[in-house]
Amino acid sequence: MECKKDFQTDRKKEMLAVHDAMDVLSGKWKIYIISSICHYNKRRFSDILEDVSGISNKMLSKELKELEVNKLIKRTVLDTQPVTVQYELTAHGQTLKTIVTNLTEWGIAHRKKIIGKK
Amino acid sequence: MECKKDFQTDRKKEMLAVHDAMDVLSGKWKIYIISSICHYNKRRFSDILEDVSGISNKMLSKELKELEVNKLIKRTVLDTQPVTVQYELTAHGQTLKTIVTNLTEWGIAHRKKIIGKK
DNA sequence: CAGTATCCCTGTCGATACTG
DNA sequence: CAGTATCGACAGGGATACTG
Repeated sequence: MECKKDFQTDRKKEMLAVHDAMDVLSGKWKIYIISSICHYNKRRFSDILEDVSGISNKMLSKELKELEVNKLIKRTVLDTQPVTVQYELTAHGQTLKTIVTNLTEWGIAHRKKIIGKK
Repeated sequence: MECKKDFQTDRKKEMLAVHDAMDVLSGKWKIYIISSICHYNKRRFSDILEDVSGISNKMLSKELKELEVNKLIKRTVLDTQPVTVQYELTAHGQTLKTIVTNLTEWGIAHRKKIIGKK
């Protein structure tokens, strides 16, 4: 990435785009929720609640809703008794995998750098 | 990225790493500050304050400090009257460019998907 | 200039209880 | 089961004033 040239145009667009991306991912539990659903392909509300240790039902509900609005996950109500709801990544949601991978790799390198080895 | 296999080991490490990365980047102004410094190579406090519209001196001071602790930027006090301070990206800070690029690209794609074209 | 200190308001989030 | 409703604590962050 070149950081110089066309400051006024390129940079402002870039800032907007980065902000959009961060908005989607920066919820306190978003990445953990995505990870849980991703791992199991399909996952139910109460199961995610257990996967993501520490999250409350209120937060899970809220963040799932946000992810759904952003078309990253698909919510399916199954006709069971009592009701069961399944969540899964959409095709668009799958594209997050790449950036999660990048974040992971950078995070590992960063940890080595800061905390020092291991 | 494969999301399945070695759930208990791989996934937990991954979550940790992603969390580390997000920690560094998720400050309200971090990316804007980095972008400003990156664009000019070296940049002074008051200049960044103007580049990043809306930020307060308190927040700028706080986030710069965090970036410095994480060894992403280098702070240099120049022996002028009155004092001048220059900030620049460290070699480690430069490695962020890749992930900022990824976030930017994903953000653009996401915006097209959600807001709909343009 | 480059910050610190203070005050205060707001949104966020946890705990808990309740509903279809 | 899969949420919603409500309350309250508390941290984030803005405005402003002050300091070396």
